[in-house]
Amino acid sequence: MAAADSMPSPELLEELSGFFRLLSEPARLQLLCQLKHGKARDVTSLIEATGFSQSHISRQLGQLQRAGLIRCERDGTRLIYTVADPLVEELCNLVQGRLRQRLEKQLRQLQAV
Amino acid sequence: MAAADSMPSPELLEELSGFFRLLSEPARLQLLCQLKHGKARDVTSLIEATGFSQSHISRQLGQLQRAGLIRCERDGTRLIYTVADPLVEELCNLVQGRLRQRLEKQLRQLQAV
DNA sequence: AACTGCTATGAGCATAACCGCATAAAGAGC
DNA sequence: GCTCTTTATGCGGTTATGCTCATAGCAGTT
Repeated sequence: MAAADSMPSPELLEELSGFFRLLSEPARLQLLCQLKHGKARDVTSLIEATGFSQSHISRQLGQLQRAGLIRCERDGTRLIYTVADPLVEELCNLVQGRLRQRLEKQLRQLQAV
Repeated sequence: MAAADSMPSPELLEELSGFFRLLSEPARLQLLCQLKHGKARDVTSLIEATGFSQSHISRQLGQLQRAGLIRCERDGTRLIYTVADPLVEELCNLVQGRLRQRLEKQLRQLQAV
């Protein structure tokens, strides 16, 4: 009977952290940004844009797709990927705003001296 | 002159992913949840609540504090930690809502068969 | 100062993750 | 059928990270 009231279950913690882990890697975030504004793109162009190896790109896209963040459809022999959920962009905007606030605060503290 | 328009800079990508990485670990998320609803707590109680070793807890709290997500103040010999930013809870709620939507969708698809 | 309780840190191991190379699978066209 | 192009996957090296044990540091008490 500890103070475990209203604590999320271990399963939920695992799910939540797993989701955030997807966004914890610059490479994946970069891929998501490349696809961001309705910009559907095929894998080859993503390879060129990021400089990563084809296998790496493929793996990361696979992870993002299994999580439902992106979707793909065939165009001839190529696969065209596109974002399937606006949530990532929202999250990034929120965090980015917070990073800005933090830096501005540090700046003010410097100036105050 | 690639299609790098409106792409976040590598530095920003690093910052963003670094932030998400903080939330990508169940242990840290659990600590944040323990501190969530205004529940300031000292380290010893966090150790009891989570079952982790003292050194581990201390390290994770250190990371969260350096990122500005939590704050601490002394009470005698103990340190009382408390959340310093409501952002984490917002993010978790957003993601949790999405996880629910996803599961409900899968459920409907099963029933439709 | 010495002792005690609480927290931080150095060292080390174990595990997971990133990333590329090489290769297999899958589809389009001959 | 074969071939070419595009994507996925098994394998291995390297690096990062979680986690603990032992130890050092720090604040308060006697």
